Amino acid sequence: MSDKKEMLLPNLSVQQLEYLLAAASNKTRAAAAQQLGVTPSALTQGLTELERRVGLTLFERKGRSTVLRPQAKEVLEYARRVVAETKDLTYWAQAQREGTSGQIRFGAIDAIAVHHRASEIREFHESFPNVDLRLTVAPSGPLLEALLEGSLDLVACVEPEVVSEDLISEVFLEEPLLIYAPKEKTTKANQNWGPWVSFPQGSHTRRIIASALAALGVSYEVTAESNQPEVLAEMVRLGLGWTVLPPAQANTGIDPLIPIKKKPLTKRRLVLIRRSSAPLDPAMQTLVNYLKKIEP
Amino acid sequence: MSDKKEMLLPNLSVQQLEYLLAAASNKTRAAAAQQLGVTPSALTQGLTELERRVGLTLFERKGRSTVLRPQAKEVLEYARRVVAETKDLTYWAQAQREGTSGQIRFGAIDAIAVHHRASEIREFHESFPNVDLRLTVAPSGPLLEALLEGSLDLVACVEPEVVSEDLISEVFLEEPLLIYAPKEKTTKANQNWGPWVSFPQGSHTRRIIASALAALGVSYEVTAESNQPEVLAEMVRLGLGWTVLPPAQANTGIDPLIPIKKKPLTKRRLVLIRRSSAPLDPAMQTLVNYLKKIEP
DNA sequence: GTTTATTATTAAGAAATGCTAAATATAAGG
DNA sequence: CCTTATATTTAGCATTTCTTAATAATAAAC
Repeated sequence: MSDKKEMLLPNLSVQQLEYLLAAASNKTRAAAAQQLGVTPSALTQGLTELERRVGLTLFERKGRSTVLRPQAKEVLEYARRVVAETKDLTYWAQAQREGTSGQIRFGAIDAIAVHHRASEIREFHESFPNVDLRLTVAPSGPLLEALLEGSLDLVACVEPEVVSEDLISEVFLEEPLLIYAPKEKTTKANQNWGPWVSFPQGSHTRRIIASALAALGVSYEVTAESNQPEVLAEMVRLGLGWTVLPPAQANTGIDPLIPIKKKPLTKRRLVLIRRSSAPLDPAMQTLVNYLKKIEP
Repeated sequence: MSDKKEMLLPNLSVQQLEYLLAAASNKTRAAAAQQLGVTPSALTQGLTELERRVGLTLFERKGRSTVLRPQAKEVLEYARRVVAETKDLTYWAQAQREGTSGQIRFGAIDAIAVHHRASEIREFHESFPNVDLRLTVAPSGPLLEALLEGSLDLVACVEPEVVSEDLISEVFLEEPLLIYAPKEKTTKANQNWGPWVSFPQGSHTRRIIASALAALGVSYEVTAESNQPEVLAEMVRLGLGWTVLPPAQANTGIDPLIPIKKKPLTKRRLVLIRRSSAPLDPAMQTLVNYLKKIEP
């Protein structure tokens, strides 16, 4: 019975501190034990062990009951503080579990954050003011990197060609991609399509567009690039080239673009992605339901 | 695996919180386990149990190590606070054990506090400034009552006739009691002693005096009473009667009394008394040594 | 006084908790 | 593919902590 390794800190437990508080606030130990729902024997043994670990005698007999020694005052105050903080922690953890509180680092591409799910995100934010929602808007590639690296918890982006084993992906929206041309060329024949302005190399959407055009045998020479769809639309208006965009992003501004055909060239699939190693956060699950427009 | 009685508070332990802090401040769990002096397996199991009790997942895998989830921040801060407070408590308890700190509620009769041990009490107080020494000066009877009742820890008084089983008594000083008479009667014969002024009924010293005089066949008619020896001495000076006092209390003032004989009438024994149920407080033991003039 | 009722502690066995050591994943680097 | 480093799981053992039952101590009642 001595210090085993390096008796740095005594291994007190919250339960022992509760025993102490109950013994301090009840006249008899029998009453305290009943309040705690244990036998008086358990209380005695627990308090004896607490005294041994603190290294001080805290009680002395007075008549047929035990009373706190004056020295115990400090220990009692310590116990009160720790128990109070533990209670706070418990409430907080409960809120976390129920999803009424928590933190979500959410990354989304602009089309989702600004157009398709803007109102759902706002609604979620208003319904759960205690959820600390942090929104990052960026292209799909960087979002996925941040997700893998651990600096994001949930990403809404264009479906990647391959998805890492660590990630769980789920399609929640499909979006048509239409062809837009400068005004004077709107009615021209297929063989004269282009040149093109589009998203930069590495963009998921550009990969999808390139693949669709290749399937039609159309060359895809890109002469100007931007990650901002508004910029691409403006380039088309200026006659710099053709582009392919979701209508939601081509129709913005005072001079919306008109597609050369109503039929989409192709479509892109938008997905929700999260790390499979991260357990299901209830708050995040609620946000996912909002984004999928499933409301309980 | 459900709430057994009334899952009020999770039974977290200081050790589990130390595990958490070690895991948070080391890159790998292997390193954290080594720092704690346990096997990585113990660390894993301990942290798993901690997560279960808090009810939240705190870690997630990142590559081949585990990292804290953002949610764990609050739990981590809780752990830091509790561990820090526990450290403080440990230091305080150590000081208590070593007697360099603590509280002593000390009761003494005036002769001891003012005359015989005044310098020792002052010296102790100066040597151990962190010991909270509370001095109560009162007659022996009330001091013993307060000791039994628990509002004093140590009493220095006149030896009582019978001492309760709950108390431990120890003689540490013997004090002669001399007879003092008004000046004109100093040389008179024994048969004309008195009348007397003395301590009130119930006083330990008065009981001793009465007993000694009775043994000599001298009547002991008390015509005036006071608990204050200075008052008794003054009464003698005023010719109100004879008295019996320890010389230390008769020699005070500008006009010290002269005993009728150098030989003491009797003597009173002064004792140190403490509750037997109260364990030996190191600080109190040190004070007792000072009072017994045993200095290590 | 003696008895009775209440409270606290101790003893003994059962359940739980927590550890080590060994075996089994999992990930990174040749 | 193999090796190394890390983390977890499993199994067995030791410790801790509980309950029940017996004992001790005390106050109150008779």
